[in-house]
Amino acid sequence: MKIRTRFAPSPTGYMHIGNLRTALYEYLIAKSQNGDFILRIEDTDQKRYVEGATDIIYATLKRVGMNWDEGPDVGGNYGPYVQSERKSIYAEYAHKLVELGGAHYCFCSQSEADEQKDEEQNIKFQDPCKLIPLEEAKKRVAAGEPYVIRQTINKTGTSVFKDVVYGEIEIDYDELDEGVLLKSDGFPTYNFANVVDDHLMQISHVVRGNEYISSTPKYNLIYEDFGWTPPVYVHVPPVMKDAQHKLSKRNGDASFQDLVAKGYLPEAILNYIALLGWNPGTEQEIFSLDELKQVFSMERLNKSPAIFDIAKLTWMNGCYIRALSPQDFHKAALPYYEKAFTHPLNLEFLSTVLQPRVETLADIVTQTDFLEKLPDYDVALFQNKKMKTDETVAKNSLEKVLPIISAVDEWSNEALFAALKQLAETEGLKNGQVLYPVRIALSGKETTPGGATELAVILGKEETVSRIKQALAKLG
RNA sequence: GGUCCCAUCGUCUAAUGGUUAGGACAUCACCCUUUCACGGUGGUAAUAUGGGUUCGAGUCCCGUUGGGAUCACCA
Repeated sequence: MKIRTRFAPSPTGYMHIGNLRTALYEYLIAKSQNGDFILRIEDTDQKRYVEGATDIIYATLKRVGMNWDEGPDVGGNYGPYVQSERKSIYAEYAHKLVELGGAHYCFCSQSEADEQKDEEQNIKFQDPCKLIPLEEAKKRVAAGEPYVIRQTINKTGTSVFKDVVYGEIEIDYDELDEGVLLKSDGFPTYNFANVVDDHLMQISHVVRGNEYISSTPKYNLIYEDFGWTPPVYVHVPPVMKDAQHKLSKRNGDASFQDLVAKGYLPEAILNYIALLGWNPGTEQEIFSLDELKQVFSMERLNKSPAIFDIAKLTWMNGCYIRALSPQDFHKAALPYYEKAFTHPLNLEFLSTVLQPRVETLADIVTQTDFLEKLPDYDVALFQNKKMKTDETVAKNSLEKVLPIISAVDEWSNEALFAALKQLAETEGLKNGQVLYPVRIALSGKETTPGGATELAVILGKEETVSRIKQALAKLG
């Protein structure tokens, strides 16, 4: 049988990390076996619908390279792929389930159900409507009385099902409540739409958060009543923000889009989240999506929650940045340059200096702030024990550096470095006693991306000379 | 509260019942060096707890503790 998995998000606004990871596992389960990956939009809750949310879903999946074989935009043989367009299908099956004895019409108002719960806490809802004879209930429905369709659970004993990651799960039938399948607005609940769609779309593997474990027996009952075969269940643990809290946008935790905006590469994000709850069994950690397809196996999925560690993602992002070709890094950095610089700089060279030094693209901003405008630094910066420099040494060095660099005709790192090294030698100074003051003069910062001569190359001759003169003025 | 689930370094994790409990991030030290990075070498650091089963338990069983989930006309 062909493997078919689906990613079934509800369009509520953003793509959070846990969602994306679920999509990734669904994608990998299918694609590691030459199966189909289907995109289905679950918009049965009219109240929660957010305009534009489906576009975010499309854009995110495309951006990370997870292409779907069937979906609202590309079509397929099992459509439509948006649940609100399948409303009549659910109604048809819901009424059919009533005929089969797996559900019943319920005329209780919501408050009636709530009241019963308040009075008898911990007791599941005993629906009086269950006792209404079907013929009578049908008459009331036909007469236009508002109703919902509720699942009927008469089974007793223990339900057992197998889950790929959690193994055998046992839950007593009397723990299950008779939930609403078809709402009074005619829309199905998740509990029902999911089962119907997964069956109709021939989904072979259902991947979802482990919060659904306890309601899975209810779904199995529906499959059973219809005479359908349940899918393979793959319940995955949540991605956590810390030991007690799930990662969620409501807490202000980063979504995929937020991370990209912070300078993380989509490929790195995807690689990192693949490893949150799964491992290949080898010590390899860097994987492209194609490589993941080769090595993924759902049997290696983990059952305990994993805390999202931004520090490790940052490290991994650094690996991806360093692995970029110089051209690609430059291209990625360009937008940041354009926002920050108004003066001409040697940007190509800046990129080569920056690439091994940034872990996220956003680091570019903080590392290059001094290029646009020399900060008003303290002359005490010229003191450095290790370099054996102070204001006096700096002044002396800079005075000698000025004519030399003014005379340099090839403005390259190699030529500048050779010239300054030569100067140190003839003056009987240590390299640092010449280079350190120059670097401070050019940057006004204690730490910089690249050394003195690299900064000079980036700034260009005119600005370099100007900044050294400014330093000399400061030094009196 | 009932029920279900989970538990290895700070974090992500590895370990057919037999390893000095391995790797990665972070952290610390050293090396490299034109500051800082990159890179390299090394260090600190874990089987929650109490019983059992076994020649032998991180691994199997029971209890305890801790944590999470669920008990919606949300998904």
